[in-house]
Amino acid sequence: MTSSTTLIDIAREAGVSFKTVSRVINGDPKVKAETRERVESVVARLNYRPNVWARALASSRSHLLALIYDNPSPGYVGQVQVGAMTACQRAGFHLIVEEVNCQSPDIAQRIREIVSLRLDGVVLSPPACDCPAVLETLRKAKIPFVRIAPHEQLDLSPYIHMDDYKAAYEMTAYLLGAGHRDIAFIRGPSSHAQAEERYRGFLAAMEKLGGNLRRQWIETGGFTARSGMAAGERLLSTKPAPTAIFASNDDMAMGAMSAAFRRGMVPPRDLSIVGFDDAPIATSLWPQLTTVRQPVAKMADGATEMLIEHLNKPDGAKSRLVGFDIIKRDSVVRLANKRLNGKKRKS
Amino acid sequence: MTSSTTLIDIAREAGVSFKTVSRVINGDPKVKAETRERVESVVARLNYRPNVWARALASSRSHLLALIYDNPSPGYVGQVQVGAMTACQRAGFHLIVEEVNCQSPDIAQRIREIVSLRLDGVVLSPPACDCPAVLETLRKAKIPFVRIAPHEQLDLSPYIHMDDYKAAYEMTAYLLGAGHRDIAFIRGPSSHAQAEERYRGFLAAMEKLGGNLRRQWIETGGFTARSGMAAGERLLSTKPAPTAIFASNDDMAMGAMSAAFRRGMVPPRDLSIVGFDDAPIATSLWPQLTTVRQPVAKMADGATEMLIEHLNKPDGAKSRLVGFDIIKRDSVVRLANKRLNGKKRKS
DNA sequence: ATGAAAGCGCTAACAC
DNA sequence: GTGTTAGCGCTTTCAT
Repeated sequence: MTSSTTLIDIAREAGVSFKTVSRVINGDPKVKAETRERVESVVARLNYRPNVWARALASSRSHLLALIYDNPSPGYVGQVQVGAMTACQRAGFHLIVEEVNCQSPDIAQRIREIVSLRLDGVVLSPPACDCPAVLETLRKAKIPFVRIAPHEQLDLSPYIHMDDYKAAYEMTAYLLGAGHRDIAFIRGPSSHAQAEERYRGFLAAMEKLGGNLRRQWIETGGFTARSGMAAGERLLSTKPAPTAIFASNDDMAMGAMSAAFRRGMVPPRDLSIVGFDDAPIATSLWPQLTTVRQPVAKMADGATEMLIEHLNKPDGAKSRLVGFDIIKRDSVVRLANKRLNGKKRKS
Repeated sequence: MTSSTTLIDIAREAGVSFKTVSRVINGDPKVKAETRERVESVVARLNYRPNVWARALASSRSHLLALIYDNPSPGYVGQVQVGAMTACQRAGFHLIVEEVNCQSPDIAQRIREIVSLRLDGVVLSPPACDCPAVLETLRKAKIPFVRIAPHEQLDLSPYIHMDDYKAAYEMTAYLLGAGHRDIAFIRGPSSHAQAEERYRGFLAAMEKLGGNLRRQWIETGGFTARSGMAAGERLLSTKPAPTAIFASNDDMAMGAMSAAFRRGMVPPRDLSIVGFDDAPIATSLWPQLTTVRQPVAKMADGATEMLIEHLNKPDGAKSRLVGFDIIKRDSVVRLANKRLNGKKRKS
């Protein structure tokens, strides 16, 4: 019964034309308050819900958004999706998810297929948000879209991003504040723009706030635990060895921690370690990892919100910066404690 | 231009009535091959795509499915969603994701809202798939749905599940095959039906295949790394200590591994450890964890496929069992090696 | 095998 | 303020 109450049923029941009902449903202000109330009560009583498809067909506004992603780490996609969905829910939209493969030669075709759904807009998460074919196809189709943490062609669409530089700077400052001076850094792949930002932030803080920068304390990894372990091994065999390691993602931090364990060192007592991302692994480790929380869900939420705003007035904000958090857990000690525990170190 | 080619455009171009075009699009066999080809070539040339909304409105088949989840661990949701989406893609469907809160008093209302989208069907992932209010509302709305790994009211809908019992049995057999006899087990929360199955499978294998079952080698945790570490501590302080630990999920296995490290033991040399789930952490650990892969994505894919089949002929299979994999990594040694390495152990 | 007519349930002009 | 008249692009009868 509730399944197909229509505008017309409501109209009949309320004794008005079905157009008036339509007005009420859409919050048109030009309806007498009295009429509106009568209609609304009938709507409630009959548990009426507009037919989404009819509405979309007639108005070409579907209240449907797509989230397009590529090559997902399921953990990441999950967060993005939860964020995007939350924003949709707030605004009465719904979210369709579509996976694409940006490497595929058919990518443009695939995007066109999605566009043919005639959704109101598209949210692009990395790395799809930097795929030229995707961007071009979307632009041609004139469908509004926003991007999460894009690196390129920033003027193509509204986007949301986080200040990796500042986050790394602050994390480094935190380490320095805890008394560390000899801080090593494990860089990520240089192709990863955000990884570079993190490295720059680290360097800036070390220079400005008085850390000991040494060439042999800078290593590079591939964002994997394995590469982090290898980098850690190398760092821990330098003399003097650093008292802290800042890895530019959590997986590498995990690897560095393993390297420490293998040498019989016990973090954080013998070595402080921090990461970046607040990946699930950060809390699965022992000791739990101090890290930077990338507010992935919040970014997706914000991006989606921007998209929805953009739908209403296309000349809104073009970009948004989200905050981050330094999540302080157990993998860092104040250096003072360390001295007390009496184990190597010059002072 | 490509954005609004309609049936009528195609019809004009191909010199047939627009109804014939409709037939071609929908694969109606009663069209002369020659006509069909002509139409198809025009469709391809004009890059025509049916308007989803119009189709849905006219036929009440939207080719849209919803994935409903509650209280998601983003990693899990991500996998479920990827699986469901893959199945949709294969069948020309699209997937809408909706998060709900089964604890909320408004849950029925929320489900009704989703139902009002008039989707073709719904995929329910745990724990939403066991929420009575959700099931009841869906049933009343007469919308087809399938469930992933449900525990209750199994006759309410088609569902897909995995044999946790058998998986645990086989993992235990694997450990026994590697020469272990003294195998400890860390149980999960007893409220978790699948965790219980795993325990039963372990017990059965130990009894049947000749393991040494001891009361003090059975511990219980809460599926967290922390609880796994605590359980590990207790297990490793029994005398004699077990030579292997089977944790009923990966996080607890991780915890047990930490406990071993803390006691100066080096897995796998001094202790073999296996988990269950193949969570991301399994490969981030060192040594990498031997574990059971829950084919989450595959289950979601299978469930979605069942749903789509069910849409066509509602009297299909009512349940499906998916396989699992024992993922052999580095956290287990054959006990022979262990003896050689010469470190404690009786016999 | 193909076509004509009548909606699906709604919104978008316009009138009143 | 409210009602009327057309469609949106398709699927469904039912003819031919």
